[in-house]
Amino acid sequence: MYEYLELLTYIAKKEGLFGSLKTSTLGISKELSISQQTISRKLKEMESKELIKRTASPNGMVISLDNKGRELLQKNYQELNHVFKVKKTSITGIIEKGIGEGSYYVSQAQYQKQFKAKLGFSPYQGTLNIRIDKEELTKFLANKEKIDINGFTTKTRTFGKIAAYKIKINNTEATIVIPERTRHADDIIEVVAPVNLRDSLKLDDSNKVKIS
Amino acid sequence: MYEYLELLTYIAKKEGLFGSLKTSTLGISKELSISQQTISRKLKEMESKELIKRTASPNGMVISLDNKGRELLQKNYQELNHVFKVKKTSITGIIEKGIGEGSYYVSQAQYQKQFKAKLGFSPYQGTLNIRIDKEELTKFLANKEKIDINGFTTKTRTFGKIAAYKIKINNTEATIVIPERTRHADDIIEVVAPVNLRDSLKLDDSNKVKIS
DNA sequence: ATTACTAGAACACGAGTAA
DNA sequence: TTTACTCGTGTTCTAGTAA
Repeated sequence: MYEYLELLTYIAKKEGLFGSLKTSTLGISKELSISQQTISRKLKEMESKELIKRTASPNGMVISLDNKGRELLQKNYQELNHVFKVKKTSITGIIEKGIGEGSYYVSQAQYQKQFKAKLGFSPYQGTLNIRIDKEELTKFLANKEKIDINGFTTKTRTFGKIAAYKIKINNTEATIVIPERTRHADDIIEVVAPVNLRDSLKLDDSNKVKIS
Repeated sequence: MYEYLELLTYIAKKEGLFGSLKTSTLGISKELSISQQTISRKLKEMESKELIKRTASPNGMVISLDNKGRELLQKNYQELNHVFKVKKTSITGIIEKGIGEGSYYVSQAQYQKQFKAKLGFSPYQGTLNIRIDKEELTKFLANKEKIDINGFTTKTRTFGKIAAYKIKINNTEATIVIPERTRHADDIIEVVAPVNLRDSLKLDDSNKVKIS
């Protein structure tokens, strides 16, 4: 049944567990980069296996999840829940000397524009570097909403996608930014905020902070 | 990449996101009902795509997730999180007249034995029927741990698997039991508890209860 | 025991196209 | 426009085995 998870997840993402999705095989095929013919065949199979309900006609399709489809998604979710769920909702990190690269990124107008739109603030032009335990961070972030900051190209170079997560540092609103490519080799994350966190939280190198 | 999710989830379930799994292709193949040859080939592919790290030798294999594998699992988890996550952690239901069938099931010794072992109590021999909103229930249960009560066969008939979820009814410990096959056509769930809930909670038909 | 190669069979994919 | 058929091609499967 695992071969139907992609399409099931697609439908659930669009319309939830109980909604109806008015769509077409061509539309889905474009979004998932799978041929229209394959989408058509798979949906037919999924209907016969009672994973979805659907009505197909020459002017489109209406799809909704059926019981078995919901159960399959739920089973998958519960398995992953077991893997990712952490009891504690905060982790501890240690302030590190910044290498200054982060400020350069953050100062790019195209990033700034998106920060304003998607995070609701224009970040102070400098990042706070925090050393964390990678395993703790992975589990911590898995339960948070990922906000995509798109990449762009200037005359001189290309800036990649950034994943952003809204958090709190010692109870002050901030955002973890993780470049998609140039990932820190070591266990260091960069944090941006509307203000200079070093000043407003009176932080110095090797101070401990709580990320929640 | 979706074609690798089953194996990735299998590894993560066994050893978590950062553990190492000492295993063999034959062992995995039996658990997943896929041939040993296919497991071997897929793990090789997953290694070359940096989804997993592994060392293979004539006396077995050690597998752990690699960065890209963890990211793929996390992406999938966050998509499902978005679908299943509910803000409220309780739902409301209405007491219904029981049809008595539940008591017959619950009284079976083989079920009783498992209830005692897996839930920690022997249920009062009668079930409380509660009418709920199916959509709310699905989302509510998705975040709960599912406990499997196995089916069995007696001389006269077969009893199917039951899914059990520990909950509270008006703050009293109880358990929702959902037979795998004979699912209620309508929006009614059956609840068991160590005590007679109708008595101890002073419940009558069409009373409202809080399930949390 | 293992892993993983070869080879043939089964299956899935998508281009073309009918309805 | 739709959905979904046919059909050629490529991919993926597993039985048999080598190492």
